[in-house]
Amino acid sequence: MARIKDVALAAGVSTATVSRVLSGSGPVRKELRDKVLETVAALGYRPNLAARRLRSSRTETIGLIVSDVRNPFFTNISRAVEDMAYQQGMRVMLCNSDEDPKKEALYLGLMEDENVCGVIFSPTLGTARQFDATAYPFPVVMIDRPVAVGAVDAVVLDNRAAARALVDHLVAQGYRHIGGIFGSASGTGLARREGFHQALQQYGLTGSSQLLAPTVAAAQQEIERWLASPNRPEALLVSNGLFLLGALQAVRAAGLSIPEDVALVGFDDDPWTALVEPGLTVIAQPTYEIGRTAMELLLQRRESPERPVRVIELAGTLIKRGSSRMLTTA
Amino acid sequence: MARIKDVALAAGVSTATVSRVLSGSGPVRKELRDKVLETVAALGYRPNLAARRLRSSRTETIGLIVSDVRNPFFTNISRAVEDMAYQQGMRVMLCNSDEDPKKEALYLGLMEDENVCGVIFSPTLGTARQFDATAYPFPVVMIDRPVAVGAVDAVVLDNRAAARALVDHLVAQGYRHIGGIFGSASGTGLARREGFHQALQQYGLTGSSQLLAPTVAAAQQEIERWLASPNRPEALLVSNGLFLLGALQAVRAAGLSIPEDVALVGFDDDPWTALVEPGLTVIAQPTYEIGRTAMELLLQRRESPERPVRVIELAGTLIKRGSSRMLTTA
DNA sequence: ACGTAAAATGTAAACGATTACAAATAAAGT
DNA sequence: ACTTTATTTGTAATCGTTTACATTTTACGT
Repeated sequence: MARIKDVALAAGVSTATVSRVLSGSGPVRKELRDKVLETVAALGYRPNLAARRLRSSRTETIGLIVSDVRNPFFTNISRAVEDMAYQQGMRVMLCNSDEDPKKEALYLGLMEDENVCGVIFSPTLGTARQFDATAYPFPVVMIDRPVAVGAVDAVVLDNRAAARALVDHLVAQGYRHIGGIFGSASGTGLARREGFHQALQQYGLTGSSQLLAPTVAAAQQEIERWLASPNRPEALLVSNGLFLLGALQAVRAAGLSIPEDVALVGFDDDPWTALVEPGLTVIAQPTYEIGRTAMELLLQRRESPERPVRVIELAGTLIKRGSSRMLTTA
Repeated sequence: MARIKDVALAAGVSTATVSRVLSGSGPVRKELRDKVLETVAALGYRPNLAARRLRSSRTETIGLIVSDVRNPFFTNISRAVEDMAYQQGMRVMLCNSDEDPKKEALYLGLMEDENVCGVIFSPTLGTARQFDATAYPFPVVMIDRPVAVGAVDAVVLDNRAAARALVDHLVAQGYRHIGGIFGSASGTGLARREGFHQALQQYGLTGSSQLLAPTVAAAQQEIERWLASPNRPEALLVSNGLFLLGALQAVRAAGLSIPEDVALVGFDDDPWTALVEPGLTVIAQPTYEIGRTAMELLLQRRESPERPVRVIELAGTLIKRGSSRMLTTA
């Protein structure tokens, strides 16, 4: 295996020069540069990354901590981050935290060990609330979950606006009595709930909402109760993909039909939402865009560590499908 | 930041001893070991990974090259590999090759640079056919795609058996005239096609099959042609999730209903296959298991590089749903 | 032509661990 | 008690780069 000194010897230059050519760190006469590049190619030399990282203490690696890559939302983000990173000659280290604060801490430590140059992180509510960016030697960009503002760069969906858009749509379609179910584990759920109630208030409507653990079963159970109650809602708004699934199953189990008996709208344009009958009206998140933006924030902060903290809110897209079809005032 | 020499000094031992304690590489008297551990904790010392990797030339990192993590199949595998790896104190480097041989080569080189201790790889057909394991300094385990037998460790679905099982099922349900569509880009499609024709032959049936590029549009187009033809098949068997989607859309677009006008069965138990109406009969792949097994093969080969090459075929599971309901002999 | 500033190159000291090898200590056999 | 052997520990070389600093070369103004 060729080492840098072999290249230097063969090219008749010093190792410093070879290093300068390869990392573009210093000036080298064109003539020598070409000679070096030629020898590098001839010997098939590839620099030893461990040595380089040790000496320079730069790793060109970024960490990505999500709760579970199997979630299509994070899958898309992960893909965007990876695309951007490899394009920049950087590496990505992906970790699944399973919404577990212990694992979050563990992986943050691991990132420190790896000496990453930045981390993109989707924290649980607890971690988000008490996160101290200064405790880590690398910049952090939060995604998906809102964070105490001003504390750390972040890119999130405009959750309030998105929830309002869903309510606007339902109201426009003629629905009045609307129930909402929101995830209790993330700041996302809370923000969406705020938007939900804001919008209702604006229309002079009242509606009940419920905070639930983010599982299919929890939603299914709660919605079965609602459907069985005497004044069941005309429409249901749920705050994530799992709830959407739970809701769908509850409605089907109750032998009711969508949207005739009850309309259903939610978040996340997962592939299946378009395929079920009727298609589900959802807010699509710009997932790839979120990943790309997070990466951009990270790179920019690396350039200028002192620039003020930025929280970027991206707009969701309302995708209208059959599950919120216009009420025919029977 | 504490270095190993600081720990050594504070604990009153040599750096060698600290190293031995931390990496468990040599014998250390319990008394000293405790003292060292104590000092490590007190100083909050964490070994520098770059230095360790440089000196030992061991990285405890494995590479995972898949075509696209957004594919639920690979997402599950990725999750399994990551779970296993972190559990072992190893890291994972994930790359998306997009079925592009150039990127495959690029990332394999990158893995070499990273000095990974092994790679789990889902190659395109071309790469699989001419893959030379001895060209790389790390062991490779192929997944999903069959490879020239004997060349390299692999774990794949028993594709022939799976296709036969689908045909068995269709025949048992009363279908006779069966059409098949298979992916041309991977060995997987070819193997499934073999199983398909084997099974038909066994029943004394004939059936036509088609090799197509693995896209939704290709399947949709081809199937629309079939449905419009005078003697359209009673049942369709397609070899992957994308085709399933394309087929579903084609059938719906033609205004036909499943399974009354045409039955539909396929591969990959993606979440949505259970949610559409009717549910789709599929072969579920043990995706998590595939990832886990691949990781096991890799670890075992690290232990004993000389052990003979193994190709592990895992059985799929037939999941019967409405899309292949029994034909009522009208 | 000559001195000075700027640009290009080389020399050698890091970076922070691991690990041969040597040295010291403890255990065991006679 | 005294080798001999086994077990622990320490010393110092080493992994392969980058980079501060010294040195040489080139360019330039007068």
